[in-house]
Amino acid sequence: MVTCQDMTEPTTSAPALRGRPRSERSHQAIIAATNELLNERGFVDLTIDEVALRAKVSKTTIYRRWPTKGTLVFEAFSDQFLALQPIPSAGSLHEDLLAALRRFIKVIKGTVMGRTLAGLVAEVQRDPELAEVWRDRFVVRVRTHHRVMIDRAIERGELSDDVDAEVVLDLLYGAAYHRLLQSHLPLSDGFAQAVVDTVVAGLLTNHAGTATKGVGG
Amino acid sequence: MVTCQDMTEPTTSAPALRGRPRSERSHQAIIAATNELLNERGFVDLTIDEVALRAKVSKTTIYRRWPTKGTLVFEAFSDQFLALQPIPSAGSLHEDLLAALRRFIKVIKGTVMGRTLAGLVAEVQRDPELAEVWRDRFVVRVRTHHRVMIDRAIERGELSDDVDAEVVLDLLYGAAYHRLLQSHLPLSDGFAQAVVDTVVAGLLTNHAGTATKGVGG
DNA sequence: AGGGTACGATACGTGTCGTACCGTAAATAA
DNA sequence: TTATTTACGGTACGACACGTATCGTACCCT
Repeated sequence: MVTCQDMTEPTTSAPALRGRPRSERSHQAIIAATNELLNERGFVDLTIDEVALRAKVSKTTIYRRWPTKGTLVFEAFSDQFLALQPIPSAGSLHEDLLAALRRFIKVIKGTVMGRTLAGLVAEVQRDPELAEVWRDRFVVRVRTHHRVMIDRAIERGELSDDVDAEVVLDLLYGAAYHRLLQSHLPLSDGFAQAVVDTVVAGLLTNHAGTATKGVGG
Repeated sequence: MVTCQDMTEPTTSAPALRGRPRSERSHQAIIAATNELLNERGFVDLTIDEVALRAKVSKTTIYRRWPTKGTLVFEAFSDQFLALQPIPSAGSLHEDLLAALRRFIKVIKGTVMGRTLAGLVAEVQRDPELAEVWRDRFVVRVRTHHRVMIDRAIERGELSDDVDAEVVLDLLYGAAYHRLLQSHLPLSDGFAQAVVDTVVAGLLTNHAGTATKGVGG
C-alpha cells in the first residue's frame, strides 16, 4: 500500500500513534469504490464526491489522505497492475520478451486497466507532482522489473553487453503504449510478434562499430 | 488551415456566402493568441477566456469556431508542427530514418511543441471527439508522411516487402513518444541512434518464417 | 431597403475542485 | 477519570473554468 504520506514525505520511523488512528476500513472502502467507479465511468468521469458517496465516507476523509484524484487513482491502480506483470523465464530472450509483451497487452485489452493506464498517463502530463510519483513509483519500478529479462540474456551470453537495456524497453513498450494512446491500430497479437521479432533480430546482429552503449541516461 | 467545420462535417461544396462572413482577422488573432499562451502557460493553464482577451475577441466568437479548447489548440499546433517534419531523402533507409527521428526530437526538445504535443495526447485521452480528429488529421497524416521512407526502401529492394511499415513506425516513434510522455530518460541523440540502429538491423535480417506481414491493421 | 449571419459584451447556469468549519468519535497520556 | 490529540462526518462555501444564452450592433449579400 502506498499512502499519501509515503508519496510526498520520506517514511518516518515514528508513526506518532497518538490521537484517533486513521480507519483502515475507510481506506479499503475508498480504494474499492475508486476501482468500481473506474470500471463504470473511467478516469475522466470519476469524481471525488462520488467516490466519497460510494465508499460511505466523507469527502474530507479522502482529501486528508490523497491530495488529488490522480494520486488516489494511481494507488488504486498501480499495485493491482504490477501484480499482473510477472517476469517470464521461458528461456530465450525472444520467448521472454514476447511472453511479457503479450501479458502486458492482455491486461491492457482484457481489463479496464488499459483505459485507466491511458488516463493516468494523461493526468501525469497535467500534474507535475503526480508525474514525479508516477515516474518513481511506477515507471521506474516496472522498468526495473522488466530489465531483468535483458540482463539475464546478457549474463547467458545470448546478448552483447553493448546493448542498452533502456532502449530495448523503450522500443518494446514504447510501441505498445503508442498504440494504446493513439488508437491508430489495434494491439493485436501479430503486432506483439512483429515488434519482438524485429527488436530481437536487431539486438542479435553484431553491431560493433555503431556504439549504442550508455546512451540511456 | 483546419476549421471546426472541416473537423466535424465533410467539406460542403457550397460555402453559403450569404450574410456577414467570418472575420479572417479574428481567426488569425485567435490562433496567434493561442500560440502565445501556449508558450507562456502551456496547454493545461491556457483558458479560452484568456485567449479571447489576448486576441481582443469575444469568447463567443471562439466557441462559434472551435467547440473545445482541445480543437483550438490542435489547430494552432498541427499545421505548424507538420511543416517542420519534412521527409528526408538521404538515400539509405538508415540515414532517412535517423534524420527523420532526429528532426522529430529536435522540434520536441527545441520548441514548446514538445510540451504542447504531450498536452494534446493527454487531452485526446479525455475527449473522444478530439480523439477522432486527432487520429484522422494528425496521427494518420504524420504516419502516411513518414511511411514514404519505408516504402521507398522496399521499392529500392533494400527492404523486404514482408516488412510491416506500421510496426516500424510504432517502434521508432513509439519509443520517442514514450520518453516524451513518461520523462524517465532524455530524448538524447544517442537514443535516436540506438533506436534506428536496432530497428534497421532487425529489418535487414531475413526473417522469412516468422510472418510479420499484415498485422498492422 | 431587407434579410441573413457574425460580432461584442455580458450575464448566467453548471460542474468540480479543494478548503473551512464544527461538533463528535476514538485513541493515548497524565 | 480526565485531558489531550487526532480523525471523522456533514455541510457549506469560495474559486475557477467551462460552455450557453441573450441582445443590440456590424457587415455583406440580393
